[in-house]
Amino acid sequence: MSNGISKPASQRLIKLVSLLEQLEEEAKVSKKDDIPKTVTSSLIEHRTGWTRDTIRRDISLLGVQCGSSSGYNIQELKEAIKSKLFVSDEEKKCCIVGLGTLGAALINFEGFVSSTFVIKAGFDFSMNRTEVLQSHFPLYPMSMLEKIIQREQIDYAILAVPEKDATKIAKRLAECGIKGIVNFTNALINLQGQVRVENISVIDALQKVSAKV
Amino acid sequence: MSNGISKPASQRLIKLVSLLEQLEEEAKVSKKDDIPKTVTSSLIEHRTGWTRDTIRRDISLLGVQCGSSSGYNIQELKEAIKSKLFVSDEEKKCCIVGLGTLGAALINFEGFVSSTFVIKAGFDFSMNRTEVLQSHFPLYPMSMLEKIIQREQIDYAILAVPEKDATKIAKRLAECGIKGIVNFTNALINLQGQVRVENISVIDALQKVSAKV
DNA sequence: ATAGCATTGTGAAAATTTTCACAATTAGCA
DNA sequence: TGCTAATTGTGAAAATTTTCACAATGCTAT
Repeated sequence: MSNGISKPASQRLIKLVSLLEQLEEEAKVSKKDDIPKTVTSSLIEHRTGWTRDTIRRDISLLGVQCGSSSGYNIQELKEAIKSKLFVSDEEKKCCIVGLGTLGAALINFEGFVSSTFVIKAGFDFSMNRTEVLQSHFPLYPMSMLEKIIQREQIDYAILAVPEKDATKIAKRLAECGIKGIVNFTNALINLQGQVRVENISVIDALQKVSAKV
Repeated sequence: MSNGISKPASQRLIKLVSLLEQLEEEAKVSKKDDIPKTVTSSLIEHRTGWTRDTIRRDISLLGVQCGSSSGYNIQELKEAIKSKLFVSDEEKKCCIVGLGTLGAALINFEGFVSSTFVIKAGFDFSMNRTEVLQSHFPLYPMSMLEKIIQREQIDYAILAVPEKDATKIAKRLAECGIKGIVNFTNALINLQGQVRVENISVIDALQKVSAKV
């Protein structure tokens, strides 16, 4: 890793940002006064299951001192992780590809609003589908995929097409300059390094939690 | 790991089953004759990005010889992985907890049909929601969570409640005997080992594909 | 039948990641 | 101000995971 942070460490740190935000939120909700400014590695261990040692090591990889005898300053820690790992604080343009049950649900997904990711377009094979669905961003037929992505300078795609079409569409996305794909289908997608892919399949996750250990 | 398979290996093998099924499907679709019976570690490397060496090592951890000079027999390999890692081939009972946009979309999610996971119940805080949604399994108010899970002997839960409720509901699920949770919220859930949790958050995945490396 | 080729399976080495253990630092307090 | 307790930050050790390298095996074609 060119920033000196290993992949496992990097994934934990990314998740840690969510946890820090969650902690701030919880504090705000429960008692307005006494908002904690710091968080210790032990607390993080308790909330995540990662060991204190691993957490301290991960944070030290950031190369900035942001802790003291009362723990890590939440704001500083969050900023340190963001500036080292997050590409920017500005809006990052995304599109939803495939508007079946899952893709259509993501149109109104509440989780995006508090994030820096903004959906700029949706695509589906069926014209009917793109016309009937309600959305605050435009929906297009799949044939316009390349044109719109390039015109709107969309960087990331959420792939929710039927499993059988997944590989083909993923290739088209790679070819028109998409930088990252979040793959909701159960199809395994690999674009030999051109594009980053995160496979998040419900079935796969269910297999993992139910697998023998 | 008590079956001698490390966690990374185990996760790859689970995903490999999907790939094998995908390969069979592709073969069936493209040309009826000439369905390949075998798969080589090189082909798997090409489709997944994992190295041949890692794949061969993973498979050898299964402790059964299922390859030869023309590669691995797909059927045997699939069976070997399933019998070593999958808890059973029988139906595994699940429920959807939280029927907002995302939870509701999962009601009709096509991906379940070809899997061994069967949704037996859905839950939501809003009575209105449980009454208005169409579903081929019963929907209940959140107050009946414990009762139904125990009565129907449901083992796995898909958590899709609003982020702020996620931790609390996850604890309730743990207390009533759920074995595994697939967490769709961006909240980080940890139940110190009582229950297996897979966190699959869209935002998190977008952060990962967009993160600096 | 046999030569030749492709592929597996696996010890051993290398690389990576986690854990240990403790000095250094800092906050809180009498 | 100086003592105490808590916590970080990090070399070094341990554990885990991946890669290397090659003998063994079994298919295919002649």
